[in-house]
Parts: sequence; C-alpha cells; structure tokens
Amino acid sequence: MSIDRRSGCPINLSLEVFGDRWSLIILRDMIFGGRRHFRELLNGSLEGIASNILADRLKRLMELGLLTKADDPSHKQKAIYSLTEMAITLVPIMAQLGAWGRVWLPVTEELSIRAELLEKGGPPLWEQFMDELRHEHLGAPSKTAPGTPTVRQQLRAAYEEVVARKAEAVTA
Amino acid sequence: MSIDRRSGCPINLSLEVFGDRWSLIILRDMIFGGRRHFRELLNGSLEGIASNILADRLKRLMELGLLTKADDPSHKQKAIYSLTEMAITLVPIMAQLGAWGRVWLPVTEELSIRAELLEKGGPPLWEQFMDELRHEHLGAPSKTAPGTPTVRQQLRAAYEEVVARKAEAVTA
DNA sequence: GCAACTGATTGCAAAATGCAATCGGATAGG
DNA sequence: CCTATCCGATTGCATTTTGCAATCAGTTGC
Repeated sequence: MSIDRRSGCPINLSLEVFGDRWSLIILRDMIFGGRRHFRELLNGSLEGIASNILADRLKRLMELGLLTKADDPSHKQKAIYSLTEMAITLVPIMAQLGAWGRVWLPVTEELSIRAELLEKGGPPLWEQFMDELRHEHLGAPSKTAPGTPTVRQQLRAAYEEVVARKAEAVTA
Repeated sequence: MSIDRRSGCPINLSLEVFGDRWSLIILRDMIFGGRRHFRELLNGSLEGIASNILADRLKRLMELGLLTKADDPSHKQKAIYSLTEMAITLVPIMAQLGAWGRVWLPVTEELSIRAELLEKGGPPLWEQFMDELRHEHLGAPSKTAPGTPTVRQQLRAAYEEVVARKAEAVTA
C-alpha cells in the first residue's frame, strides 16, 4: 500500500501519492469542508465516493503520513481524522489546481468562487489558511488576530452569497 | 474518453483530467524534457510507460485539448506532438508539485535539482519558461532577450552539474 | 429493547493497467 | 533493390484496481 517509487522524480513521487481519482478529493473535503469523520466524508462528498474506497484511501493516506486518526471522546466508535503538516502544505497545490481548473474546465460558478478567492488572495492568504489548519488539526497556537474572520469562513460566505444570488435570479 | 464531470468543482475537474498515473508524467516529459515524438516519450521515460498506455493517453490528452498532433516534414511517419496553451499553463502546478514532493518524498538529488531551481525562481521564472514553451510549441514570438540562456538550458545545466559532482564523488 | 448511526468489510462484476508480441508503412545503408 | 531498422501505433491476454450493493458488529439515544 506504499508508493511504487518508479523514479525519484519529485513530480512522479507526488503523483504516486495522489495520482488517483479520490485521494485529493478526500483531502479537499477535509481542508476546505472541514470534515473530520468517516460519515461526513462519505455523505458530504459531491462526487459520491463509495465507502470501501473511502476506507481504503483513508488507510493509505495514513500510511503515507498525510493523515492521523484519533478516538473521538464523545463517541466510542467515532474516529477523528486529522491533517498532518504534510497534508496542510498541499494548500498551494490545491490553490493552483483550482485556479487552473477554473480557467480551462467547465466549472460551476458556486463551486469555483472559492478557487477564485484563493487565487486572488495569493500566498499570504494560503499561509493564513495553513495556520488555521495547523491550529485546527495540530493544536498549534493561532496566529490570526481574534475577531478576524477565518479563511474558511470567508470561503463559505462567498460560496453562500453566490448560491443566494443564483436562487434569487431564478425566483425573480 | 472525455471527462466524467462528477461535479463542477475545479479541483475535481482538474483531477478528472490528470488524476491518473501517467498523464502528468507525459506532460512533464514534454514540458521539461522537450520531447515531441512518440518514441522519445516511450523510451525516454524514467518510469517506463507501456506503448499502449502512451498511445491511449496521447489520444486522450488531444481530446481534452492539452495536445495537438502534426506531421513531421522530415519523416512521413513521424508525428510531432505540441503543447497547447492549456497545457503550458500547467507549469505553476508542476512547480508546486515538484516543490512539495521535494520536501516530503524520497526524491533523488539529481532529479530534484530542477524542482529546486523552479521553486527558487518563482513565478517570474515560470512565466519565462511558459513564454519559451509558447515559442517552441505555438510559434509565438520569443520575448526573452537573445543570448540569455533558456530556462530549460538552466535546468539541464543544473541537472548535469549534480550528476557530474556525484560521479566525481564516487571515483574520488 | 430497538431503531438509528458509527467506522468499516465482503463479494462480485466491470474497467483499467501492464506486458509482450505484432502491425503496415517509411527510411537508411549497402 | 534488399534488408535491417525505425515509425506510431494496435492486439491479445493476464493481473490489478475500481465501484457498487449489501452487510457487519459495536454504540448511542430514546
């Protein structure tokens, strides 16, 4: 279940980590959607991942060092998945991927607004977002001044604004 | 052979384009290795792609608009594959992917020196590289001042320097 | 006690992958 | 010419991966 190491090329090795159709989707939902539980990932996924694939990928991502698993104190069967630093530093890749897809592929407006915001914010915004993720997932001290909205809140607000505007356009 | 469109999310759509183990490898060899012919891609690949997979992916990448094919005037059977603007704008993604892999994965020094150079050069270097690719593949006018080494030459020189140094370390 | 929910696992069919052999046409050397 | 080599693929076939549906045993709330 570890990587093949077809070559020592960094692009190849990166591809061996998430060169499949689901690994990055799961990480996307954890990073941007804030999902931490198996069911959240299973039911919340727009793309409809199957439970066995999800289980397999979570296991694989743990073995590769991108995720850790811990018991949820509120429920003896619940597991909480956390991003590691290795996964948190994927934010710039996600941002570039989103920016590229937004230009060249048939994205929907409400789903691409977040990519747009992340692109406009550039590396400083990515850094802030990564700090928030470190706080959330690794227990690191938060560097952002209290009172300022989190990046995820900003992304969510932008998304909901588009959805509301589109709904209004329909009913108007 | 087109993409599924499981959702309109830009990250998902990008993943449907090159969320497999070979598409990005082929594009990497074309972008960084300057390969344009079937055989070059087949034999030059470090990872050892099979000919049927290569043929399949080239066809797919053409259908998706990332590559074009033209006859080679020097040989009636040879085909020259060219990158489109869509593929050329993958350079920042490749750079980020390489930078991430270099940090977190067991890369070899000689193969990661290019990623390091590309990371250090940042967006300005990426832009210069994309301009060179546009010149090479799309016939666009070259913007770089004559006499300055091309980015690919710089990458190649850095690679060969590492190889030479390592060879010396062995024989010394 | 029982229905709903937790993170998974199993069986199975379909699709993708990887390998080896091969194709018909084009070219280069003698 | 003739033959060896190279050209971009294609085919057949065994293996692996994928995706779906059903199911699991333990936990919780009522």
